[in-house]
Amino acid sequence: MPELPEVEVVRRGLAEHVTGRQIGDVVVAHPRAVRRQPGGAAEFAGRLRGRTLLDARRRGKFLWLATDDPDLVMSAHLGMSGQFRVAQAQPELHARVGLDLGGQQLWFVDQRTFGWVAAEELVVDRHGQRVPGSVAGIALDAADPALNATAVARVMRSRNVAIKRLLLDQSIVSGIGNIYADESLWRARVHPEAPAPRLSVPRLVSLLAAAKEVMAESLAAGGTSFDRLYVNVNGASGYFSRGLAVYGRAGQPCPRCARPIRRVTFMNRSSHFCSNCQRRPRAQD
DNA sequence: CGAGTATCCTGTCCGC
DNA sequence: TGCGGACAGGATACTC
Repeated sequence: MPELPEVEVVRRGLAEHVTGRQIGDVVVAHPRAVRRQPGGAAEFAGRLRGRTLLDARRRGKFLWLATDDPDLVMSAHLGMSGQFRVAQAQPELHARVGLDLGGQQLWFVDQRTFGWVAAEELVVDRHGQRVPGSVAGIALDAADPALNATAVARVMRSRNVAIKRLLLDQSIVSGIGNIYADESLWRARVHPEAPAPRLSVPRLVSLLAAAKEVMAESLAAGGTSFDRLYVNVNGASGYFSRGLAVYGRAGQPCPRCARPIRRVTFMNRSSHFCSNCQRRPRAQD
């Protein structure tokens, strides 16, 4: 359940269900799930066995669980289809990694295997925050109160690319994926292919505010899920798909002006927008 | 260097 | 019903 609100739903579920639990046996059922772990499955299991899980943290789409070793965390990225499930036994399909937590088990389940888990050290990043090594290059997320939207807007204006590409660039601002990029652009009335330097700083700041807003609304609804692939640690789905204005609504009326929503291929994926509300800036400066 | 593309997987859906 | 192709919410390793 890839984007910020969905990952936050998972983080909350983990915080509720695994905090204070001690790790017993560790099973790596599919080695690809630990491909980012130096030393592979043996190292992953060896580092975590016996440790107690503490806080669940998140930045953008990256998750990590603190442990009673202050330098060691279990980090994870859900990729396109990763889930954490609290269960009494190994899930039948796509179970990749399991932790025995005494009386219950925590499973990383991932149909498409783009997700991963790792046991890694904390490092101090450029914001002075302690984060897993794999997260050090990831920008603060769009919902973080510490995010300086004006500074992000200036970085965006310095790049001569389509604005949607920058919204999806996790090193500029993190947590936004294809769904919320389209939704934010629609709210802020910005064309997805508008070159960033053609947009003013205030316009970009309002775009970032729109992203924060739409993701907060989604989180309040439990996130967006279209099917069983995207569920929280209990297997429950979120309801924000009803709140989407453009994503997945090609041909349906724009909620603002009733003209049909367009879908185009951009960056090898789909973009949904209203060509009436979201005008492409003129080529002339 | 920045910008754009190809690729890693599995599953579903749609048209023929 | 079977088959091929497009597509899916992501990140990164490439090339130019």
